[in-house]
Amino acid sequence: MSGDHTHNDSQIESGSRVNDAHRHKDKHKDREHRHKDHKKDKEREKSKYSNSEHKDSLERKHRDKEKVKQKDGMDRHKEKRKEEKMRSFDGKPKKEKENGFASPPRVKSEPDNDGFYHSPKHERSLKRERDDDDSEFTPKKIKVENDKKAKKRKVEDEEDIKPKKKTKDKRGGMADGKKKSQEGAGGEVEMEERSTDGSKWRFLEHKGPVFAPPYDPLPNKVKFYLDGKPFKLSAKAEEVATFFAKMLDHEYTTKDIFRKNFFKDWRREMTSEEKGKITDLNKCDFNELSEYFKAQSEARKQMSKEEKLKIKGENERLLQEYGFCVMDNHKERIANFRIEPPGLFRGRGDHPKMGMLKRRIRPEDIIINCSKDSKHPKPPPGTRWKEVRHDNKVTWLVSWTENIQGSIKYIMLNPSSRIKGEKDWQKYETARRLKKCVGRIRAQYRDDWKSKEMRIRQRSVALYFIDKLALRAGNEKEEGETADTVGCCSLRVEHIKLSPEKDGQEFVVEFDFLGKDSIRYYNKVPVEKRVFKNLQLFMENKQPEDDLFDRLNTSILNKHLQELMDGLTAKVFRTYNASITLQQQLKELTTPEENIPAKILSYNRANRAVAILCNHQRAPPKTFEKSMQNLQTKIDAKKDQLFDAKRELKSAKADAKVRRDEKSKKAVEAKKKALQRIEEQLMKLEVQATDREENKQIALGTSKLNYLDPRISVAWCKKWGIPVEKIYNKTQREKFAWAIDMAEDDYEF
DNA sequence: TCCGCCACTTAGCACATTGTCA
DNA sequence: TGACAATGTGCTAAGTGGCGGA
Repeated sequence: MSGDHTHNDSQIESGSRVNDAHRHKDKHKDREHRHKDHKKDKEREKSKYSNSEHKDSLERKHRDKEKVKQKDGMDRHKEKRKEEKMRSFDGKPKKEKENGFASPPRVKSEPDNDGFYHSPKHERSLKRERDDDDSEFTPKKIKVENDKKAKKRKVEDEEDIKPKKKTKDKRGGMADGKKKSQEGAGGEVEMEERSTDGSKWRFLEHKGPVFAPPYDPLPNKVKFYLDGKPFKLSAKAEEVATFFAKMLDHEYTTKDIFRKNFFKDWRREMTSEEKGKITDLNKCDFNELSEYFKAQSEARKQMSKEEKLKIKGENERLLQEYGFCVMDNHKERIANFRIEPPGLFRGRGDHPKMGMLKRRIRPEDIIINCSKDSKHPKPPPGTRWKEVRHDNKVTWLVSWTENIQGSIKYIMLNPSSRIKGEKDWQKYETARRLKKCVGRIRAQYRDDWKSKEMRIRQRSVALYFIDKLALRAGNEKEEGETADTVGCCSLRVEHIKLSPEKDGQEFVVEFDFLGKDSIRYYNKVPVEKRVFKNLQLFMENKQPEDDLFDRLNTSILNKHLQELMDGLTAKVFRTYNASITLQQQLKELTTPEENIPAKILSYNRANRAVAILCNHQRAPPKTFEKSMQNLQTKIDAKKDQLFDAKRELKSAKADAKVRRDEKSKKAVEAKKKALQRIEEQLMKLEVQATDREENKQIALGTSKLNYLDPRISVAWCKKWGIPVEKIYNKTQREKFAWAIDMAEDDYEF
């Protein structure tokens, strides 16, 4: 695997990565405040305030004004940044740099099938049994690269990887004729194409969504208190109050932004009388409501077996009725057939919209997508759909627009469906194509570090980070609409620190920023000298809040990547590096003579290496400390047992020395065995403790589900005789049915 | 060319269910 | 058998990237 980055121990086991999102959030908050204050100072202009809610108390009015002022400042600053970026794109030369670089101008699931999407290998066999007139299902080859340049590159790439065994085509393990039918001469798996016009289906029938149950008013005995006195709320206001009450134990409800947003939206649901009386959230007491819901939840837990079964049965009925659709000739499971219930918006991190009211979705908000010739879903009596359309260029069945960000929500198919399975397979095939040309791409971006053009240098350094550190692309975001998070292209100067020498290493870059879901990315990485010098150059004459890559965005980067390889985007690097890391780690960590549990531990370690690379974190489980403590108690007890066993062995040996008979010899042997067993048990417990500790803040599931080519895992299982159920649970096996079906023990990513 | 919209994938958390052990 | 831990599932927020129109 020459040319591959080895995401080796220095990165994977790097102790410098701190999983301390919470502490960091506070730090970031401080930084953000400083940042905003700075902007506020810059922008002293008065903002025009036009908020309909400003008839509220003077105090709130003032606070809101301050907020608007601040936001206005932020927007202006953002605009300034944007303008600067644009200017550089527009081609007006920037000031010449000291180094002399002037910035340049600028499956069918047959009725008897199990219902999951299997690989075409499987499907093809079914196809033969099908009617010949089912011509639209004829597998076609997708042209992977079509321009001359790409073809030439392809030849070069194939030459790059030529020194390969000729006896058996290892890639994909497709050596026999049957399997070869899936691969082209270049060793690529060809996609089965279902249409040439971009249509995703020909027939789609479903029953529409399941709506959230209507609001069930509180019993009279459960009271809301205003200023210490019981206060009867109108139904609408009461419903929104219950949303808040249900979250009362959560940290969210103590946050100023949450409370402010909630109160503002709550007031909108109040009658004018209520509006007049309820003017301060601090005077509202939701405790009785909260207790009531807790008691309800407790009662649900205490329900009899029969009652629980009844609920289960009802859920099953709903699933059977609404949880499936017919797409072409497949009965497919729908992923989320229930409409999101109303509630309070919980953004992640410091989300400016947290606490806002997520309104109830009605049939009139719903767009139904199905085929013309299908039985259309019926709206609930007395209502109508917003629209019924027949768009087979998309895969969703139902959509609506949510009121917080104005984004569209969809009901789509389950990951086990044909349509999702094919897409998933395609994703990994693209990543495998990258494997073939990654050497050339790396050579090119290294070369580009020396480019005379700033935009190319920035592009190449960003690409280096995306490749080496598996950073996300980093699309631009609208400020004030979401939490302040970044990816590679949107990194700001304040997110990195450069040290010519740190902890005995040269040219160290210290990354510290909040990524997707406001998860902290902290990493200290030694980089190549040229990268380091380039970063210094990019940071020259910039403020902390300025973009590090001011001549770059994701669209420019992806356009460039598209030229390097058909279908290549920043995201593909993450998939590629994750999968290749898993494969390498499995090779390194698996020892043939180990037993199954030890091999599984090795698998988890390989998986963990990927999760660390991709920065997949989780909050430590609430019971973590306790469960660790319990495990430690067990370990201590085992140690005591070991001590005793050693002592017993010693005395048995002494006894045997004196007696010199068979019986005492046997006793020694028995004691030895017992000691050995205890030692093994202790080791197992200690391994378990290590495993758990290492996993404390690392989420393995995300990479397993989204980044690791499942064929690698399936092949590993087959090679070492590990039951695939040990690696994938039922749902995961359904999702990866295509891979389980396809991969042999010699599959190579 | 750029921006915003749209469709889709990726993400972590909360809660439910299942497994394990005393 | 019940308590507790581990695992599985559902939910929905938050990303990525393509496309079309101004």
